[in-house]
Amino acid sequence: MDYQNYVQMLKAMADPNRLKIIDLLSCGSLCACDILQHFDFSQPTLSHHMKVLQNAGIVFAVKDGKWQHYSLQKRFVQEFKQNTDQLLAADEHCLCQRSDREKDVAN
Amino acid sequence: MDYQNYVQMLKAMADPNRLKIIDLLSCGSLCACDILQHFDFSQPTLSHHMKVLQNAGIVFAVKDGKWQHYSLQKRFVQEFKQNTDQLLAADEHCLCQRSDREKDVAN
DNA sequence: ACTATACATAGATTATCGTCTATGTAATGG
DNA sequence: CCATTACATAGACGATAATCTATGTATAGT
Repeated sequence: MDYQNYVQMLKAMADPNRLKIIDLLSCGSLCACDILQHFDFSQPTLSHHMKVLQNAGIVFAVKDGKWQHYSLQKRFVQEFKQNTDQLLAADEHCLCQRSDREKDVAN
Repeated sequence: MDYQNYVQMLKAMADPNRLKIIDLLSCGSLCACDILQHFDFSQPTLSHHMKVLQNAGIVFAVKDGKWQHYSLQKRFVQEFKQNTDQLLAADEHCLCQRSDREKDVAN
């Protein structure tokens, strides 16, 4: 399994402000100025966070005149849950393999 | 919703090496020396990563003689999936609220 | 007792990250 | 055309994180 994209998603989510942004977007589209109202940091900081979220494939942006409308990528919602299930399940994709020592003990 | 613990989990998972450790532990218990065999970094670095995972409530450790046996916390598996579902669902817990501008447009 | 093994801790270093100010750009309106 | 609004970019800075070497501690075997 290739966790490269999953790690990028996790990194993007592992910030309380960005997590709040995802929460805000989870029920619909918002423009940057609307999102900014929920935070204390500056506008360039929001711009930075939105870029991180876009690069991780979490959010996509549509320009409408002066406004940038942000939404969650549906593919992200699917893939993140899928990758999480795959990671935490002890299935055939699991990386784990018993050590030589433990194999000896088992024999 | 309180995302404090969820953010801590995400931060701990947002590292490719720690994600691989979680994957290794997802189908059973392993001791540190077994985990270390799968990586190129040093033993103190592994010790550091295991501490991060423990502090996030992802992993617990049991000492057995010389060995430290690590396992995934079952509570983590449950809570992480639950928090993820809650974050990404557009339900009543959602933070989002329409801006004044959008409310005006809607009126 | 001595040695080896398994792991933790301390401290330093380098890289990455979150945030800021300053400034640029593009669209809108008078 | 000029001002305003919405947003992006550049560069700097302080904090945090990932890694290392050196060393400490505890357990097991001889």
